[in-house]
Amino acid sequence: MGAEGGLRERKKLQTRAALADAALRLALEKGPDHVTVEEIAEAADVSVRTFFNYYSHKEHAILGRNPEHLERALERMRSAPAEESPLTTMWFVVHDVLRDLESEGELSRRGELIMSSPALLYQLMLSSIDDERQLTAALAERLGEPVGSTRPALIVSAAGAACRVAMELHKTAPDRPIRELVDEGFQLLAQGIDPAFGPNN
Amino acid sequence: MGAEGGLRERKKLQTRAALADAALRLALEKGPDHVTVEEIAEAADVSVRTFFNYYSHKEHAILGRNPEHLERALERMRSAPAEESPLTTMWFVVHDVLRDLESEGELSRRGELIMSSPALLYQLMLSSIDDERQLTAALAERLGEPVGSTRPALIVSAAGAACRVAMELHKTAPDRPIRELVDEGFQLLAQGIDPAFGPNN
DNA sequence: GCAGCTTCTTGCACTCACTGCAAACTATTA
DNA sequence: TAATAGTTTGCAGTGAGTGCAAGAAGCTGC
Repeated sequence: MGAEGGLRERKKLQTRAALADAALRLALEKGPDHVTVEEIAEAADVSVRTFFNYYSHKEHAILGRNPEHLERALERMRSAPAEESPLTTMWFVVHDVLRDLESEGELSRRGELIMSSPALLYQLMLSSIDDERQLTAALAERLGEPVGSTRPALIVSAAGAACRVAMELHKTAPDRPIRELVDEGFQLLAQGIDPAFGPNN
Repeated sequence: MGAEGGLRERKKLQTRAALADAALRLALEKGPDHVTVEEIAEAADVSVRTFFNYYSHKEHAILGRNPEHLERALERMRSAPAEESPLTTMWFVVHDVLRDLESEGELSRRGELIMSSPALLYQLMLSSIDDERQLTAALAERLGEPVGSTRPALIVSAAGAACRVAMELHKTAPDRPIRELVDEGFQLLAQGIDPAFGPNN
């Protein structure tokens, strides 16, 4: 892991990580709604005010969101081979993130935690929505479609839905790995969720 | 409109409506982030504490969420003819809600407001998630599928995604009516969002 | 019409999230 | 080592949201 820059940079990264760690640990221990920012800050040995210099919301710290993920996703999207179908690109993007989270060994626990707490889910959605907008824009450009067209937006958004469904189902059936559930969802989306659809038959 | 029950009942409905109205009006006027509960309560001529007796979150009042919608949706889902395909049922459910919102004459303004405010969008999603769970359960039962299966959950969730995409697109292109955008999304979901999908080709 | 019950409203005190500001502190750079 | 630029912190303040207990108001039986 590249420890670039001077002491200052390193300290910032350290503090950020310490806050995220403490936040996740405490949230797992006491339930996300019963952790206060004060506790998190104390556990990370900084002041409350400093906490807010790093994370604007309590939930951000617990989610420990890595901005790098979005960056990589956008990059992957832009550099995808021309013949790769859009949902396939999304699939790679999603699995890339999953790989990262898994290697941190917290995919499952964190996923469960997220799905169990409205506030967390909500914050995750917040960032998802922002991400979705950017991913949609990137995908639309890649497909050469106008900004207002439905398909790219729907592909991104439906892929997000598939991920959320996968997490939710994994929570109730932990024996089915998330990847498998995600793949199933993507497969369904790809081929059509309901070929018999026809409200005006 | 049936004014059931005694004075008490009516007053409660009145207060609830007054709060929702004031909340929406003020949110449209000053932007949702610059309205305080105090103002809303004052405009509705009740105390702040009373506000919270009706809505547990400020955003709920602005969304003015009608619990009746979910009820009707579940009812529609349960009583759907056996041969109606699942996404078609969702379509009717969605259009039923749209009709209601339209008749209140606020679909567009409220939709725009919601899409423009993270806090509102999150609250909407939160309630959506709750709704989605119930709708998913109902749909799974109707399809005779086990609770943990992917398809019903994905159908409900993807339909929600289509609605959100429709609102988002409508915001940037107000000339395209929401219904039309919703239909386009449903059509795509039904037939398959990406027939060429195949990460393991 | 009133006593007694239930339900709704309100004020109050409190916790907690979050923000702006200015002072103190610390790495960096010349 | 002195100037500078970035970081941390305390403090004061706003606003959301909750629990509690007292009072107001609708309801019910007489």
